[in-house]
Amino acid sequence: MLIGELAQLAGTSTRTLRYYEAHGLVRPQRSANGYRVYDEAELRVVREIRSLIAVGFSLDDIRPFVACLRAGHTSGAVCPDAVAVLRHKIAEVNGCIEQLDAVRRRLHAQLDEAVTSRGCAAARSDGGLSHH
Amino acid sequence: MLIGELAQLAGTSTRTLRYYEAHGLVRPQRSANGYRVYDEAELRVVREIRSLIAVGFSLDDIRPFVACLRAGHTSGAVCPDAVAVLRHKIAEVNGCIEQLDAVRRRLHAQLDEAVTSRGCAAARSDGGLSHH
DNA sequence: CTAGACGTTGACGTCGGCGTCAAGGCAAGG
DNA sequence: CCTTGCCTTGACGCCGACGTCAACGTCTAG
Repeated sequence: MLIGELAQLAGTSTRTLRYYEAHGLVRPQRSANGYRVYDEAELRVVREIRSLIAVGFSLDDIRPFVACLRAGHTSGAVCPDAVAVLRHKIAEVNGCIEQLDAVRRRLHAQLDEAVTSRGCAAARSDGGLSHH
Repeated sequence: MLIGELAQLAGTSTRTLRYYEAHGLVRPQRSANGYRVYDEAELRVVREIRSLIAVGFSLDDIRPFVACLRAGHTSGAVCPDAVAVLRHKIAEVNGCIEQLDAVRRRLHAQLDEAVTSRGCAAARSDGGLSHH
């Protein structure tokens, strides 16, 4: 299949597919006229990439998964390198969640304080709007 | 005080302070020779900006907080606009956490599957999951 | 023959929050 | 006077995953 068809099947754009190729993730054949030609395996590769991108992986993170598929495995996650990335990413996500949770608590604290002290933290003495 | 001193006191760079000014968040006076001159109030403003940046707010998000301080309030979070941003951001953070949690579960599932089927999903052998 | 629907490469634009020069002005000490 | 060290404005660089043109080649239907 040609690049337009693959883009449709994979739910992405031709630009994106060329971008992946430029970064060594997808490797189409070339027909006589110079057109990129993809097979089913490449479709699977692209779908793997897309689903990993969707969960926030970078292209570098994804590389081992593609290599794994390309090695003939039915899943991109069964090879050691990919598993390592998975573990690393899970830890990263956990750290992210912790940080966000801390942020959430801080924001809640600020909000509570703001609501509680409504009017108390008003400007310059006499409860008016006499600024400066 | 001049821009270098403020940068030190606020734990940031002069570049950053000029950037904030270019975006209307900080408003220094000018001395006769054209140097930026900041007072204590501006220091407080910059510190407010920095702490909100630290929790992931954009400069646009921060604008109402600065306005609130500038209106004479002791906290940047007591004004309606700022409170609205706070609520919105808390919701955003909650959404983020939910998404990350979903991602975490998906990654765990992938990892479990990868570990469980170790060797079973091996390469180019016809003896496996001909699924797909 | 021509239109138009595909394909090709190349290159610049996007978004935010700055970092990092470049080229010059102003103040003060040796 | 010269150096040092602060200040000024202006402008390009960066990161990632693409979007969007431009200018051109290729294939097919009418």
